[in-house]
Amino acid sequence: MPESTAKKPSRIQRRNRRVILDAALEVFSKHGYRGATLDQIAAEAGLSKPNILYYFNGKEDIHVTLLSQLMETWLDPLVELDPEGDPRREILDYVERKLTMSRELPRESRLFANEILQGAPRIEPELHSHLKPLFDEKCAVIAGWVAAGKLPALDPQHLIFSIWATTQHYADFEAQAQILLGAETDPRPRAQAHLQAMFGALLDQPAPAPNG
Amino acid sequence: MPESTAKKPSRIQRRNRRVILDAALEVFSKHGYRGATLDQIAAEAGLSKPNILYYFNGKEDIHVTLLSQLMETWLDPLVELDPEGDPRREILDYVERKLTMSRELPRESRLFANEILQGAPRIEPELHSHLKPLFDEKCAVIAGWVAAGKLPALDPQHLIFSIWATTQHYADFEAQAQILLGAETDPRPRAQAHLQAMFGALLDQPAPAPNG
DNA sequence: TTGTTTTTTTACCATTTGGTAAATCCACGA
DNA sequence: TCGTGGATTTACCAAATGGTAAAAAAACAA
Repeated sequence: MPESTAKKPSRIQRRNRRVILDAALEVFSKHGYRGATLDQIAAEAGLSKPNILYYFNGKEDIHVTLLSQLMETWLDPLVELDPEGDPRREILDYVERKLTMSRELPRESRLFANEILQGAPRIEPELHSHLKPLFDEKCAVIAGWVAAGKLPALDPQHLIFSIWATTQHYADFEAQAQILLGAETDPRPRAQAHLQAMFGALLDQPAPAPNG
Repeated sequence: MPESTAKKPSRIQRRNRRVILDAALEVFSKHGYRGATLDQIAAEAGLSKPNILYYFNGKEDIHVTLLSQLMETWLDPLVELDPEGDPRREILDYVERKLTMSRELPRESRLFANEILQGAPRIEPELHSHLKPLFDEKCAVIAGWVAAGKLPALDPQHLIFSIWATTQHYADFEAQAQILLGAETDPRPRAQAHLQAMFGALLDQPAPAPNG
């Protein structure tokens, strides 16, 4: 069996672990951790349940592996926020990247939302070790821009929260949006325009006495 | 047994149904529908499991009852948005009411979020019959303000989505916010300032050629 | 008090579900 | 071709869970 101390995973191992994780993403994001069953994941993956458990130590192992692997992708748009770039451009581009991500990775968004909603019992360590440092770093960058008079006075922490909330909303609350807007077309093009206008307006406010 | 055709629920019935629904809110909002068990709800309510099932037809009945009863409270802040009031004041007050609600009713917020995340399987009818008409009505009100030149050009639907997303975020993603900001103090006072600034800036943009 | 109705408990049950043991299958290198 | 170790299946199991039947207990009306 593929031990934790294994050297080289075989081709079959790599393929099946990928297949299982993809199936698990589908099922976990749709039903949540408790709502998902190993049988569902097995069916989705086209493997038997004991075969799933040959590749992972259990349901929780699959879930944690998924969340951990996801973390990097998830933080990527924020990592790209460049302290050297134009503040307004950097933030508005970040909004756009996050919105794009909510369109292209809605399952991932819902998986995270589910986990956080439950109090982040399984991903909390990752949040402390990965998310928090990055968050603090980028908040400092934005605070620096404000201090330098390149942005109006604003709250970096809550600005980022607002960006997360508004962009992820279109993935996490998709069911509601479909009822309210109709299911035919993707609301994100108009969302993009709205969010650019909204955050643009916030960033355009008259700056309060630059520095001195 | 308390039939659906019952005339007058006794004092005991009213009390116990209330106790059960409150316990269910606690448990469902914490663990989601599938993650919650009747035993947990019974323990939280201080009743036995069969006794719970004496007052409700089953787990799903409790859940649906909770969501239905909640809907009214949930929509209240939007109902109060007054077409006759000052547009800017009305919208900013709505933001404040929603943020207050996320502080005072976080369990309700998470219960809803959970349900929507799963695709709204049990509350969908209510969304069509209650939420959608109200949403359309208030969107029309805001669109009217825009058409009358009382507000700059903006997208009413996505404006409301942004308000929902940013305010409910503080209840739904509380676990994340506590890790990033510290768990000691309520982030909502600063959130309030930020959101008022953000939506205020959006509503203050130069209006595009009022009407003619 | 007594008879009746409502409420609660005790003792179950069937199904689901995460997980395991062991046998079997199969890919692949010698 | 054959042997060996990795991969898969078959046949299970114990615990959890939603739910029920029926007896016991409480409440209440006469």
